[in-house]
Amino acid sequence: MAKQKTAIVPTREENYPEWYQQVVRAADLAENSDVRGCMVIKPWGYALWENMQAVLDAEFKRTGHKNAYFPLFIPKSFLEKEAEHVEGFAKECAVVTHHRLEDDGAGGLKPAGELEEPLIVRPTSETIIGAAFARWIESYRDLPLLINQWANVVRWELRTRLFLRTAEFLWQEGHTAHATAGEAQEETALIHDVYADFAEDVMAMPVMKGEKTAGERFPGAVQTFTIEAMMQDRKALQAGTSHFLGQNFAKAQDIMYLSDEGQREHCWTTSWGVSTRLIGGLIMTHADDDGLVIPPRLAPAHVVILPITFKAEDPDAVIAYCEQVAEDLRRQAYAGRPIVVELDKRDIRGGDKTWQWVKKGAPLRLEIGQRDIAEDSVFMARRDQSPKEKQGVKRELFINNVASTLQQIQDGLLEKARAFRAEHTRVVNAKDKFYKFFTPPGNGNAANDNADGAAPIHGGFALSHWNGDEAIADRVQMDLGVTIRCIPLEGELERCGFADAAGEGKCIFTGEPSKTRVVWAKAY
RNA sequence: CGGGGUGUAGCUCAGCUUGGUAGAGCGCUACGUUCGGGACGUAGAGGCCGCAGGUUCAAAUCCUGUCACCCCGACCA
Repeated sequence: MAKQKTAIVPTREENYPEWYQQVVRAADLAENSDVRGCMVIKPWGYALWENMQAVLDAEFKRTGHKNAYFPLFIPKSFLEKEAEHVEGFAKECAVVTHHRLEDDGAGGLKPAGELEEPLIVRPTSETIIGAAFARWIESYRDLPLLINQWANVVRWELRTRLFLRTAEFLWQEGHTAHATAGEAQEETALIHDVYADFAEDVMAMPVMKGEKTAGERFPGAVQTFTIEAMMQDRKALQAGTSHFLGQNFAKAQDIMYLSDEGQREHCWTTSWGVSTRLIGGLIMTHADDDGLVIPPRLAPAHVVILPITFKAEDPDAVIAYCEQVAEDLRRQAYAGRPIVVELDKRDIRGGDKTWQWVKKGAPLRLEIGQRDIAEDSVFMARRDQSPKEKQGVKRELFINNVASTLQQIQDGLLEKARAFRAEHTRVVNAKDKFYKFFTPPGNGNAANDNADGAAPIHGGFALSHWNGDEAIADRVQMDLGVTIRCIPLEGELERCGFADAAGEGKCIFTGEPSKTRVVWAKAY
C-alpha cells in the first residue's frame, strides 16, 4: 500500500529533527536570519508568543509582581561578583568593546572608541537587577520586592535550533527579594506552580514538576525547580525554571535590609523564567506529519473561513455570508478572549489555501460555498482530526457551540499528550534494564535507526531510584547521554499518573536506600 | 575548540574530474483550461557561480589565500 501523503516531509518517524525544522517553516513561524544563530520570528510565530505573554503576564500580576525594565548591557565587573554564576555563563557571553565605527580607508568600517570597561550583553539579569535591588531595598518594609521583566537575552550558543536554542531569545525573568528564606522558597514554589499550570492548562503540554540535582542547577542557585515535558521523540524539554538563590547573590551584591530589630540582614532572592523555547515545546508536543497543531487557548486565529467562490452563481453573496458568520463568531468568546476569525479571501487555489492553514495549525477551518448557504450551514474541519473528516454543521449551532468545540480540542490535545507520556514512561528497577531502555536497537540491528543517520527515536522517561551520588549520574551521562531531569516533588508522580512509582526503594546502581525515584531522560 | 563538508536564481540542488562565458525542479508573474482533497499547459521575470589574487587566448570549472555557513563531538533555557 502506498504511503499516505503528508504535508510535512520527512515525517517524524523518518527524520525527527528535520521534521521539526520543516514544521517551523511550513507553519511560517520563524526563519534563520543573516546573523548566525539568531532567528526572525514571523507574524504567526510571534502571535503565539504574544498570546503566551498575555496569559503569563496576567498571572504574574495576579500574584503581586510588577513589570520593569533593565539595561541590555551589564558591566563586566558585575558578572564577576558571583563565582559560580561567572563560571556558568562566561563561555557564552557576547562582549561589547567599542562604541563607534570609523572609515577603515578601504570602503568599510572599523570599530573605534574602545570602552574603558567592556560591556556584556545580558545572558540573564541577576547581576544588574541585583545592583538595582541593592539600591532600592533599605528596610524590611521594602520587602518583598517582586519584579518581572520581559526582555531579550543573548547566550552565544554553538549549536542552535529555531526556538529551542538560539543565540538571542525572548523571555521573561522574574527577580524577587525577601526577608526570610521561607518566604523566598514560597515564592519559588508559587512560580513553579504558575509555570506548570500554564504549560498544562494553556499549552496542553503535560509537565512533571521537580527539583534539579546539584549538577543540573542554575549557576549560583541553592535550589532550582523545573517543569519537564516529554517531546514526541521522547526526549525531555526543560520548559521553565524557578530558582531559590538563597543569599548567594545578596551577599555578592550587598542586597541588605534593616530588620525590625535594627539588624542589617542579607535578603533572600529568587529568579525564574520561561522563554520562546516554549514555542519549540508546543511544536514538539502537538504537531503532526501535516504540520503544526495549535491548542485553541494560544491560537492566533481560532477559526479560519475559506470562502468557496469559484463557479458560485453569486460570489458576493458567498463572501457576505462568510462575513456574517465571522461577525457572529467574533461576538462569542473562548477562555476570556473574543473568538479570533480569519477570513481568507486570497485569490489562490482552494486546495493550497486549505493546506496552508492545516500546516499553520489553526484549530477550526470552515469551508463555505453556496451549497452551505442553501442549507444555512458551514462545512467544518478540526485540526485535531484527520483532514478528511469534514462535516456540515448548521450555522447557528456551530456559532453557539464554538467555545465548547474549542475547549474539546484543547482538552483532547492535553489528553493525547498525557497518553503519549504515559506510554513512554517506564518504572525501571534494574541497571541492565535501564541501560537497555536507553540503548537504541540500532547498535547492531538497525530496527530503530534511520538509514541516513538521523537521531533515532527511542527510550523515554525512566523512573528509577538513585542514591544521590553525582558521580553515578555523570557515569550514566557518559555512557548513554541520559541525565536526571528532575527529582519529582512530593505527590508529583501520583499527580502525573505514575502512582505505582511513588515511595521509597533502592538505588538501581548501588542498592543503597533511596527516598524517591527520579526522572531520567535524554534532554534538549 | 577538535573532526568532516559546502558555498551557483527566493528555496533545494546539477554543472567542476576532461576550462569555451549559466542549468533543472519548486516558488514568483501573465494568459488559458481547471477548481468543495495539495491542478495542468504556454509564455516570462530572476544569477559579477562566497570574496581576493594567480595560471590561461579563455575560469563556476585549475592553483593559492581568505571569509562564511552546515554537519558530528564538547557546552547549553
